[in-house]
Amino acid sequence: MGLTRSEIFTEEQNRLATMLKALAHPARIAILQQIIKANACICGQLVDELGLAQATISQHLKELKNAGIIQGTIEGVTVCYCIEPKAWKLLQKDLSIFFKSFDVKNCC
Amino acid sequence: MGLTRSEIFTEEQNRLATMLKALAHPARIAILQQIIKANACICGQLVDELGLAQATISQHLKELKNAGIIQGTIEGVTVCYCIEPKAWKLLQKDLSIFFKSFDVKNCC
DNA sequence: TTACAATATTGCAATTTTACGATTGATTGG
DNA sequence: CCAATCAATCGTAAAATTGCAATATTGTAA
Repeated sequence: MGLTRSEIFTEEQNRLATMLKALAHPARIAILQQIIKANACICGQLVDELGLAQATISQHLKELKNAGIIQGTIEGVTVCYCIEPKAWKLLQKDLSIFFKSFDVKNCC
Repeated sequence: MGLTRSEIFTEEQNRLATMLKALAHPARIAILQQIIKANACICGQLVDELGLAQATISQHLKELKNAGIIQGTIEGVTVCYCIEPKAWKLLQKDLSIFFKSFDVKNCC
């Protein structure tokens, strides 16, 4: 079919998967690293740094914004993007819990 | 186009994105949670627990296996799946570093 | 060997993702 | 107001993802 059957999973499973999907692209990882490094970044800068078209970068920024990971502030002609600390910390915590839930035991 | 331009990103960015993509589906989150909870899990069990077809579960297991996150051991007729500790710990560490790289500062 | 059970694989349709050119919208400078 | 600049959106094409029925494969038991 091609559409995820979200209705059979828990709210938490869907939420975590959605956030991970937002991160699951090298361009979006690169964008986040750049934003973190520069502590705020404008779209044009990203277009210069990464080798992608402006429309493509804008689309990736939109996905990160939709997921709530970044926020954009209009500053005249440009838009300043930065990390949304609350969402960042929450995802960090959720992932930390998820990864810690596995403890190595004797297995098959 | 529809294909990720991996060649313009670093090895690290691509690797992290690939691993995140493997996790970025509620069914695969659910499968991992179940494997962790049961400390090993057979495919049939997962088909019963989650509400997906056997072929679909098998496909998700294959993706997790391809990413190196789980490993499957054939035990007669059944296959026992469990977490691959090395890959798990490595991803945990990489994500931890990634998330810690952001420190809240005054921004726009 | 034959039958059965558990998984894997194949083939297909619907949907989503990725990428980009072209265009539009918004803001500033002259 | 008009031109220039930056970013968002639209439209489109190619490719990847999701899901499942049908089938194949593999190992066990009779």
